[in-house]
Amino acid sequence: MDLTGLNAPQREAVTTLHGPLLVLSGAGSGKTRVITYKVASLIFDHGVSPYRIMALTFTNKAAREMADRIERLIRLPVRGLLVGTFHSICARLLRIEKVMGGNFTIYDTDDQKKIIKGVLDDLNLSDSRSFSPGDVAGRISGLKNRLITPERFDLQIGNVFDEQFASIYRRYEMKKRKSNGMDFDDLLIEALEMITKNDLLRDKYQEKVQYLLVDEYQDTNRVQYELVRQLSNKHRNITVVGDDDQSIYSWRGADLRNILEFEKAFPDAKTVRLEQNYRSTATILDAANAVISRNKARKPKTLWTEGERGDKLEVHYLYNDLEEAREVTRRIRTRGPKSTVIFYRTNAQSRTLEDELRNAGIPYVIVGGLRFYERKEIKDVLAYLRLLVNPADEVSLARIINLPKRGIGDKAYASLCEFAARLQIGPFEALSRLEEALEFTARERTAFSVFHNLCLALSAQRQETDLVSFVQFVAEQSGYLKYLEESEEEQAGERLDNVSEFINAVGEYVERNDSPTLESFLQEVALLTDMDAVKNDTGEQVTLMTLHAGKGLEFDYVFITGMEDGLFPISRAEEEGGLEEERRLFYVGITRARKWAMLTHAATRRRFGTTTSAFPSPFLDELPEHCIRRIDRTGGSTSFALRDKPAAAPLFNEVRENRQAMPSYEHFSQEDGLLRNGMKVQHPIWGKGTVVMVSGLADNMKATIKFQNDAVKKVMVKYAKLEIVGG
DNA sequence: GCTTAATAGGCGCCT
DNA sequence: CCTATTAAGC
Ligand SMILES: Nc1ncnc2c1ncn2[C@@H]1O[C@H](COP(=O)(O)OP(=O)(O)OP(=O)(O)O)[C@@H](O)[C@H]1O
Repeated sequence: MDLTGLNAPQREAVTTLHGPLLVLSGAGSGKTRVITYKVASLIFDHGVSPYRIMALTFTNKAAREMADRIERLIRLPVRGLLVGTFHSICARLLRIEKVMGGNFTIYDTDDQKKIIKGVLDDLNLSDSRSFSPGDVAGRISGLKNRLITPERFDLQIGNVFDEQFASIYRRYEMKKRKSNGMDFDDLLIEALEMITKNDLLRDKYQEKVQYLLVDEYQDTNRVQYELVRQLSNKHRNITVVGDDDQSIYSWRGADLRNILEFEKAFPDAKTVRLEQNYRSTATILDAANAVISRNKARKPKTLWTEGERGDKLEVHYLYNDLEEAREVTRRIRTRGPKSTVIFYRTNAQSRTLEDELRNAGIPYVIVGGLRFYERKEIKDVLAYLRLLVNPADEVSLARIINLPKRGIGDKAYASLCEFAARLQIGPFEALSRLEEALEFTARERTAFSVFHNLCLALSAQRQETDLVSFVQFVAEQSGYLKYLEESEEEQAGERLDNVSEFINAVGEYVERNDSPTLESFLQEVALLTDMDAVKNDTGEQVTLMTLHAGKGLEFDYVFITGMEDGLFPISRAEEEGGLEEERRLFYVGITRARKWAMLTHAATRRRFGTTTSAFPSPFLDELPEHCIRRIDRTGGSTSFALRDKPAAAPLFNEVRENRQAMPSYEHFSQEDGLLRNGMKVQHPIWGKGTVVMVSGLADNMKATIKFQNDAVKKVMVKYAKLEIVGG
């Protein structure tokens, strides 16, 4: 195969076939390309069967792209190659090996919270402030990522709180199991158990996986590490690529030690470093390198480019979030929407941007936030399908037993569950033994049996038709479509459209797969994010997403919005290492850009419906001045008056140090860097004026200026870009 | 059991 | 600001 698309170290990584290999390198250095070429070369040059190669990516989209690119490199369709995310590949193995019958339901965060809510109710902890379903879910996931089972947790109980939590955790696991369901963490854990506890299966998969390749290795967690070890244990041909500076998922259990200590875990490992960046301009790289070099916990690396210097990045200081959105929109209008991304730290920030883009008639697509498959109407239809595949699924049953309304309210459902518990069966199974129950009212009994007959009818139809017609049949016969049609709700029309779109998606799935089944469709869908539907940078539309979602992508033009202290870095990131992770996130953001980037700060922003003000992000001070142009459009007084309030003290000591280290501003030419009363200055917006008062020190220096039109403004010297025109 | 109105509470990132 | 949940009324 033609390896001329690779530089020397890349080629070395690709041609190192045997043993453990680590590629640890900075952004845009061609790590993903190494994996792609290596897989292609293994198949094409070395005759390795695609069935013997497993490649793990971070998103489904990355997996699909990789598979496409491999086929293009080989110029042949490839069958049997295992490319996917850890979660999707694990789900697939578990289904194939019929773990939990193979028809398990994958519970997303929403389902998970419902189970936990039920548990809290059972344990009378619902109104305990210490336990909210979301918190509990997060804590449970944290434990599971570290392979701490309820039994193991029991051993480390230290107080009453732990004890209560332990019983929640235990009961959650029990309920989930009763429903034949798995949460996201279970997919990895169960797959790991499967290959560690079952000798036959271990041999099978260790033998099968002749080559294992992992992208974005810096964001793998403990369980994923164990999986990697197990799967590569026989052939030991393991290639991992990653960048410790781009590790941004520690809150989800990602453990940097996996990549930093790879050589310890695999002592015979070879390490390759890629140092040439093929993505960004020199200016972008300078800026990114300067920022990331402030982190202490990292492996230093070199990153250079042969590319041109490119334009300076721009840092805009704006009055509020609306102005920010307008400024971004204005830039996009002149340049066009092609290959442009707008990043933000939190999903809630997208709305203002969206509104402005819509007003300006600029096409855009939002990635993240509410996933398509998380919409209510989609989850409703999915619940019917899940229940038919897995009748033990109590979350789905509870969701649709009275949707549309069938006269089975909370009370009736509760008494069904009680009856079921007495028989030690699930509530769905109980529906087929109604005659044994004495407690139901005549009305309830009829309602139950009508619902039960409906399910039987739907189930019977499943064998009769193809998948698409079946899903259509379910949507109709369940009465759900009718319910939407008759709904008075404003969004009812949109919901109906979404259901049709969902049915189209079933069609696409059927076309894409050799042996489509409802089971595999449901499991695939549970792991899809709407990242996966995003066109690769080609479309004539702007992409909006969080910085986290940007990992691994590239765009010509990058906008990073919301550069405010408390928002980015986010104020909650105060725990150990939190600031460094925020900085890595900033690094990831900047390095997505090929040509140019613009960063915006809004002095005030609407949050929770009220206006809040914030200091500029300390990260803005970490950018070398020769890489950037600062533009202040706050209009002087208003926003910076707010800065006088002591409310928002800098969050991090480290930040404060950085600030002091950074007082060089190009428009600020006086040797001692001080303005004096009576000086004549030029302000970019307000024009010429005379300094009447100076207050504050260093970065907090403020000048009160009387302008020629007699307006008196107080401005932050640091940002106002004052030019001294006479003393 | 169902509908409507009031209000609590949320926003950190995601498989 | 938005949505999701709860209380009150039918
Ligand atoms: N040897 C090469 N010659 C030319 N272009 C290359 C080479 N290697 C990679 N590229 C290009 O550089 C860009 C970045 O490559 P790639 O995505 O593989 O890097 P990466 O290290 O995985 O990046 P990141 O870690 O930032 O996601 C891509 O556009 C890719 O096509």
